[in-house]
Formats: sequence, structure tokens, C-alpha cells
Amino acid sequence: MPAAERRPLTRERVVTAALRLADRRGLDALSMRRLGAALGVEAMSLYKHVPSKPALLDLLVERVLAEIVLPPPDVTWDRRLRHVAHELRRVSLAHPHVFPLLATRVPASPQALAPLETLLGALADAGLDDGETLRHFWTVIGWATGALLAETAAATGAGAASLSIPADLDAAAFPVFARLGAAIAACDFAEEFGRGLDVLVAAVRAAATKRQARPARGVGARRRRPPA
Amino acid sequence: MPAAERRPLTRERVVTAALRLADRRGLDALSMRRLGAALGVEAMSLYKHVPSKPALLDLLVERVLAEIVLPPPDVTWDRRLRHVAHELRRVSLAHPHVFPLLATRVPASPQALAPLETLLGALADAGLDDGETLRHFWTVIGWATGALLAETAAATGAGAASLSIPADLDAAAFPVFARLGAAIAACDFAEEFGRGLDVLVAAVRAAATKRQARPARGVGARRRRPPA
DNA sequence: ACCTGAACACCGTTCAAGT
DNA sequence: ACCTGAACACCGTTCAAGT
Repeated sequence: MPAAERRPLTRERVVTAALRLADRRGLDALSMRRLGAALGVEAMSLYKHVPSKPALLDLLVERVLAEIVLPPPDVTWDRRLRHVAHELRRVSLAHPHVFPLLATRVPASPQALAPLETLLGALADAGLDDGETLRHFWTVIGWATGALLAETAAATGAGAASLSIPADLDAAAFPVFARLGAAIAACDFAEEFGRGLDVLVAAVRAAATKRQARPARGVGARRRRPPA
Repeated sequence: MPAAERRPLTRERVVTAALRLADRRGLDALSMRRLGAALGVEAMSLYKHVPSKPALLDLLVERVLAEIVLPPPDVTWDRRLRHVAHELRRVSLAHPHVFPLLATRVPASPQALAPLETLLGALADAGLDDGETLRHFWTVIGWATGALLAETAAATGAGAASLSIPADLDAAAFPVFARLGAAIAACDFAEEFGRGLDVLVAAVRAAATKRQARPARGVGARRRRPPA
């Protein structure tokens, strides 16, 4: 193993090396000791730049989310929504071993929050009120999380394709399952991601259209704000 | 700590004790040594009943999913869909520390697969073709996974509410985020789960209606007119 | 002031030795 | 045949001692 360059250790270098280690050898291989070795340093030196291992995992999440390229702000809301979703898919597949962390830990830095703001903005611009915006935000985020958890698990070969038909499945007790078995096994993740997005964009459009047909009723419009 | 009963150790007792330990003290506290201690036995004795710790975690997932009560088969498809979703939410909140495992590991036993079969059956009965059934299946599963990951994280106090506004958020750079901050913090998970379900049921209904309005086209078969 | 060796309190798992 | 003590190869983290 060639000694790592003697550049001074920084938080950025630590996170970069951690991401590389996780990408190459999986999350289980990411130990403080191994990470130190990859940087040509003792494990204990890492604690100068990172408070703890959980904190390092949070930094990993922020780093990956920061790789998302935002859409130009002047395109239609549905293109912005699709853009963010596809970018999330892109960076997730670039770091499939890390994805379970993305699904589990919440980012706090502005860079990691920016894609979420873009998504919220797209939904608001679709014509949803605040409550509907939040609701559809959760639906999109939740759907993407679940879909990508399945796809990244398949990519790492770890947890099977998130739904595989056991060989000894009782076809009489599980008729639909048995019928769809082939379709499940042959699932084209890329196409399914696009079609799932179609379903959700259509749902947003339907909600917005319905709202437009209704007499306008803002959130809290009935209540009067107390004077500041 | 009272010595556990001297009943003979079985796989079932091991899984039960593991679930109780994870529920009470969190997943991090579930070590083979501690689990052995809870059963009044040495850690190494567990390996007689369970091949490894990852295998034990899989058994934990199966146990929790088996707690789902299936709907009666004779109710409408949308009630069956809602029933399964609400049951998944119920058992998830009964074991919030275990939920990250549910989102990450795929069940294989018939008992754990039964709720999925019910969900697939409901979608097929809604009038979707095979491809659409699978697509909406993923949408529902993905959405529920994401929503419950957020809710269980909030319940364990672990990862914040999956979306919290940092105190120092730049309101100018994150206008929608800042506007929705209060609504996010006050989110009523139970109501939001129901409304998210409404969105997805409506999406299924729309797809089914659209299909019905289309000239019938079976999977891989051109429509053939029955002789008049 | 920075880095680190040794140490502490743990892990999952193996296996030879006990009963 | 079953159980287990000791051991192996690791963990994350602390801290006093070195430079």
C-alpha cells in the first residue's frame, strides 16, 4: 500500500476518503481504523477533524446530496420536479452502498437542503396550497426513497431486488405474486422510475386542477393573524 | 436481573427476546452477548438456533411483518389497500427502532409475503393490467417506506423528524422551505398518512379509469373483436 | 500544538475442552 | 449431544505520554 500523500489532513480529505472506501468496499468496511490506514494516518488522528463516526456518516450524506445538480429555475414545474428526482437517482446509483444512510439521516446544510427547496418550489408553482405542497412533497420523497432503496440494494447485490419470488412459492396461495413473478424479475429500474414519476406528476396535476376549480381557500384564511 | 426461565432455548424464543431488546433499548443495543444475557445464556449458545447475526435481523423483519392483520377478502379493493397500509403503519410504530430493517431487508417467508400479495391483489382488482399493477405497487410500497421511515425516526427521537428547519436557515435562499417551516414542525403524521394514501388511491383509480376508456388491450395481445 | 501508542470496553464468531 | 470458557480478530473512543 503506497503511503498517502503528506498533504495536511482536513475534514474534506477525511470525508472524501470515507466516501471512496464506502463506495469500493461497502459500508461495513468503513471503520475508523481502516479509514485512517487509507489516509496513511492512525485512526485516532481522525478525531481531530470529525467528532465521531456517526457525525462522519452525516457528513457522507451531505457530500452525496451536494452532488445533485439543480435544474435551471426558469423551466416548468414538472420538468424541475423530474430533474431533481432523476438527479437524486443518479447520485444514489453513483454511491449505492451509501444510499441506506441517505434514507435514514436528515441533512441540515444549505447545500444538501437546496434540492429539497427546489422540489418544494416546483410543487408550489404547480398550483398547490401549502398543505398540498407538503403532502405531495412527502409522497415524492417517500416514493423515491423506497424505489431507490430497492434499486441500490439490487446494484450492490446485497439484499436481493427488494422483491424476489422464492422458488418454492405456493402459486395457489399467492396467485397475483406468481403471475407477476417474471415481470418482477425482469424489472427495468430506469423505465419504472420514469413511469412512477409520471404517476406522481399526474397526481400533482390532478390536485392542482381540482383546487383551481374550487373556490380559492388559502391556508388559515378563515383565521385572522394576531397583530405582530 | 432475574434469571430467565429455564425453558429450553428455541429459535422462537431467541427472536422474541431479540425483538424485545431492540424495542426497549434500540437496535444498537442488540448484540449477541446482550441477547444471550437477556435469555440467561452465553452468547455462543445462540448460534445453535440462529446461523448469524444478519440472519437474526432477517428473522426480526419476518416476525414484525407477520404481525400484520390481513383485511377480509370480500371488501372493495381500495379498502383492502388502505387496510394493509394502515396495518403496516401500526406494526411499524409498534417497533419503531426496528423499522430501518424493514426498509432494508426483503422478507421471503409466506407469512411475511402475504400482505404484499394482498396489496398486489387489490391493485389488480382495481382494474390495472400487470405492468400498471407492479408500477403502482412500487409507488405505494415506496411511499409507505419513506413516510414511515420519517415517522418512526421521529418516534425514536433518533434522526429528527426527517425534515427540520435549521434555526439559521437563510429565508431568502429557501423561501418555500421557510414558509412551510411551521407546517412541517406541526405535521400530524397520522392524518398525513391517510391523505397520502388518498393521493395514491386516486392515482390508481385514475389509471384504471383511463385504461377502461381505452380500447381493451391485454398484455402482449392485440385486441380482437369477439364475433358480433 | 499536534500526533500517537497503549489501553478500555466492547463486538461477532470459532473451537477445543468440558459436562 | 449439548453447552461454554477462552481466544481470535476486530470495533469506537479516551488519554497520557511523547515529539
